[in-house]
Amino acid sequence: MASLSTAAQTSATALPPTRYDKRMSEILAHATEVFREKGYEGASMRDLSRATGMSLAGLYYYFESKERLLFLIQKHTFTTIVARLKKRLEHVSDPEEKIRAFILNHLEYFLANPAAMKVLSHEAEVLKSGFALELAASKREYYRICVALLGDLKQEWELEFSTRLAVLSLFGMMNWIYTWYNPRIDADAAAIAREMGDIFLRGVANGCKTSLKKTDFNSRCKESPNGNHHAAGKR
Amino acid sequence: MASLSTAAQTSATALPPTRYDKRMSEILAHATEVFREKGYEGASMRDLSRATGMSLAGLYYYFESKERLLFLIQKHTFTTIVARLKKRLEHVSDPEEKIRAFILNHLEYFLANPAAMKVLSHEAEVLKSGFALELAASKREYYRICVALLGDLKQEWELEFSTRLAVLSLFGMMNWIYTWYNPRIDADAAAIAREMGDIFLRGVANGCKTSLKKTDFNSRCKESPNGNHHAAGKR
DNA sequence: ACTTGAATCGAACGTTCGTTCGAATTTCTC
DNA sequence: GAGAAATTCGAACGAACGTTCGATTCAAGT
Repeated sequence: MASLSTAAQTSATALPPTRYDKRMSEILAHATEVFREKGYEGASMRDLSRATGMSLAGLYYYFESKERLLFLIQKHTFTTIVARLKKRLEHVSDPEEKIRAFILNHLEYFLANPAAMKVLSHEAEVLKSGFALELAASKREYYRICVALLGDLKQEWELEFSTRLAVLSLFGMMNWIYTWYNPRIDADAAAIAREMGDIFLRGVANGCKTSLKKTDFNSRCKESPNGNHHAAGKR
Repeated sequence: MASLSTAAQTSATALPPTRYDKRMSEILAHATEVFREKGYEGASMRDLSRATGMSLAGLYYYFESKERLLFLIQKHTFTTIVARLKKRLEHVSDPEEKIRAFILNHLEYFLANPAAMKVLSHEAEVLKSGFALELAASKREYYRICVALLGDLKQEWELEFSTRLAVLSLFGMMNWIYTWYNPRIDADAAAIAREMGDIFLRGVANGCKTSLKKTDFNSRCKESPNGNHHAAGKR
């Protein structure tokens, strides 16, 4: 039978990984890559068998179904990114920096694990009720954290906007990256996080109430012609 | 055989729609809905047969393959949204208003045709080389239009930022909407377009070079406490 | 009414799908 | 190195897949 420690074990119960655990992780990694390439429905168990070098029947020693395999991938990915985020936020107190940390955490993990994050983003609807419910909890927690961070910013900066729309717009900006990111063209996670952070934070900060009236904006900006827009946002 | 006018006929060759054309459109509409619900790979020809009320073999009188069916849906959707955009942009000259028109056009069509837009966004990678190439051209044209609009804004407002990242962030904000929009909770297309436009345009406008340094920003904003942030962006 | 081509259908094709099972093999324990 | 437990496998299951084909029904012109 399987060992007591599951593959998606939290760092709290850090038993030494058993042989079973290691093999499990290998299979999960290969499956993640296959799901990224062909999609969950488009990938067959025979594709996974080929990618892992394990027989078709052998896979079922680790997973009772293809659906549970997808669930484990998504659950593990979500758990990891939330855990990293919480650890990261401990060392930050400023609301703006917290949101920047959120964005950086998301994009760093996204670009370091593009396959897992694409599977998480793109196959978000395929799991059936049982699996879907458990995953929805993780998703909700992650969403709530971002809402709370933005709420703090709203209060500190005395802003007014729809938190829901702002958070979902931010997720859209970040998650859409799997459709276009090219490591040979695009900057690294830190740079993209900075630029997206600039766009989002400036966008959400409705400070100067005339800032979007074109004429006012233009005349105001003529007085202080813009320099390197990176200088201000540098951490 | 099929009539001369194809189902995805452009408005230029506006022949009266034949019986064949009308039936074709019906099938396309039903298929779009099924693809939205179950995904392209997850939907079977038997699902489409059930949804359209037509026999399995009957469908193949209109489409030579399931893949071509998806292609026709995506091609028609893209063609329509680009055509609407071009017509809309004719009546606008101001760069900011042009981008707002772009966003409004995209979101209006998105929320009026959520199934088609989800299929366009979510099944963007499944078509094979032949179909994929033709669709990539439409995609590229749409992307280029947005790049050009943003280029104009950059020039008029004397801004500096990565156009590629800004455009792709905007697409992310807009296209992600299919994962969360709920007509019972969320505002209509015009309101969301306004809010997203505010976020994006303010975000991209790096006018006041100190705008994101928290201390400076805060002190600057204390002088003119923010009012209704919608007032400025009203069309 | 009869002909003709367009439109639709039932039934089946061969293939691939996810999953199972008992046997074989490997690994671990003593 | 023998025995037990953990792991892997070949072979097959029934179901569902996309697609085809010959026959049938429908709509329109004469």
